Amino acid sequence: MLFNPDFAIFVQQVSDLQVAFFVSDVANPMSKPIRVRFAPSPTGFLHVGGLRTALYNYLFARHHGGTFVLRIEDTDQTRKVEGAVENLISTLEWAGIHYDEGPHRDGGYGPYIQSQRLEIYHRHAKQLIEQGKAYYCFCTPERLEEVRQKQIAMKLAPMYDRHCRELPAEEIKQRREAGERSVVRMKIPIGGETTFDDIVRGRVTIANKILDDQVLLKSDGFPTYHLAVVVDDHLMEISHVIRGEEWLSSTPKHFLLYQYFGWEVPQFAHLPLLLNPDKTKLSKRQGDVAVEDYRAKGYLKEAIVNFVALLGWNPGDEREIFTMEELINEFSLERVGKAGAVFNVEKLNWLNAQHLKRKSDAEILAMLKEHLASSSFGEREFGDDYLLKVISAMRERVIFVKDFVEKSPYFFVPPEQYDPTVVKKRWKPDTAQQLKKLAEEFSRLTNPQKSDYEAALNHVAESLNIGRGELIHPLRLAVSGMGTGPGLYDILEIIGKEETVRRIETAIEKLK
RNA sequence: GCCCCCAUCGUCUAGAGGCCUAGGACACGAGCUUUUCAAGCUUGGAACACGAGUUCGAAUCUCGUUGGGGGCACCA
Repeated sequence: MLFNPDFAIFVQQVSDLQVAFFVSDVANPMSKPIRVRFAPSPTGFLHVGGLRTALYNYLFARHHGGTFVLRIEDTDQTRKVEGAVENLISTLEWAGIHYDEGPHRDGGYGPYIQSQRLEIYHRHAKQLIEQGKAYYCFCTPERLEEVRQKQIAMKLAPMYDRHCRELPAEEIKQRREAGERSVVRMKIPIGGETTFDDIVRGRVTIANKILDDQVLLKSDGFPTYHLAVVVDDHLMEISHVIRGEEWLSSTPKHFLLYQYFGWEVPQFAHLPLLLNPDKTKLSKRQGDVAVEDYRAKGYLKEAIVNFVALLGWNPGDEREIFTMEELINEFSLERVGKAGAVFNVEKLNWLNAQHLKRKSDAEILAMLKEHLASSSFGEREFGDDYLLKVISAMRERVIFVKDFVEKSPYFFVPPEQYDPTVVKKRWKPDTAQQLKKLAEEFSRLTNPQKSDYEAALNHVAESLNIGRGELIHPLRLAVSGMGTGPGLYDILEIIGKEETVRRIETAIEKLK
């Protein structure tokens, strides 16, 4: 039998499935493999905006089982910063954003550093010139500046006047052979408009007449961003270009270049900007922007990643706390918003506390020891058991690991001073006498636990015929120097009987 | 100046015509708990920029206005 109805139904279902996939999923796995890239220029440290862009690329790649490429865009010689590449890489790795291909990790599409690809750009620029889609321009910076000033004076958009666009071939040849400096500019169509689709913005259209004849190759032989990005994204088979919104305006030029080369255009997704509190593009001067700064302040990578992920994206339900794995599972470009997002540190702090809270005592112990080692307590040895007790007493009260020391220094060193407002409120004329009694009572205890301290204190309060608060508050002050903190008896048990008694005596001495 | 993009509580956001007297989170206020402080729980205040239109019905669609942002380099 030639016709098998079961088979026919199967085919029908598969093709329906494919169609459904195609219209509903921007990352159609039935077509090209997913390849995305993060392409920073090594001009300094990784910016939190850059981290967000890298993260979204990474999440998208991992979610779809694609490849995440790191490419270094160092085509501006004047802005090169020594060590920036290594710094960028180590910061990304720290954040848990691991690239599959890039410097030191060849995936067959290298080199991944643009300054090592000059020959490629030259070849492509030449191709465009030969096809009449680009041209040599000999205009000096001085002349360009002059033109620009005139245009600004006439309230026109500053734009290249296309002075060299139609130079005779013979003249071009002569001037080049004479060694005159030149750049290569792309020929923008005179009329018409350019339209492209963006996954987050929808359809964007721009009139060609407002597009500048962009420089593609600079006179120093380096390409501009526009040439390099198009050539590399194509050669590296990038399927989705996910980058910041600041690139939206130049995307038509990139789109045109793809057409000039006859290449398939990748999908674009322009991410909303990260903003300062005053809604301008996130920048230095209005707080920290380097990921390193936040790291140095003690933020957990989990918190930073979680926070930055939520700036412009959300899962559509009410969950807020995410691990990297959960983000990978949930992320989709369709749920990326269009409006810029203010970088608000308060929520980051809350997230940090949440992620810290979710860590095990052992994990916190490791971080605390590391912090202690680099602090002024470095040389002092605190046993793991001791630190574990401090952790359990303080873990609900800290935002950062460093808070274990900064919010409760009395676990590591006796109080050097006593909070004056607490002294004023709690230290009464009779207090010294009463605490002295209490210290004597404590001294008689053997190997006391919390409950023993409590019983002893109750006993003294009773015999003195005073409220427990008359002892509790001054005792807290004597032992910690402050009026807030974990349960008093927890503190006593942790620092121990000898230390407790010693601190009471010191306080009586100092506060009389 | 020109072009592009955007617009829900102070901030991050849900919302894809009726489920919205607009939900959640951070922050802020109150209460519970705790003879401290946190955490936690309960709870309060707080927003659809404006104006037209489409529709029986608009936060949601259209147009305009206003506001904000980004871009307009031999920088990325």
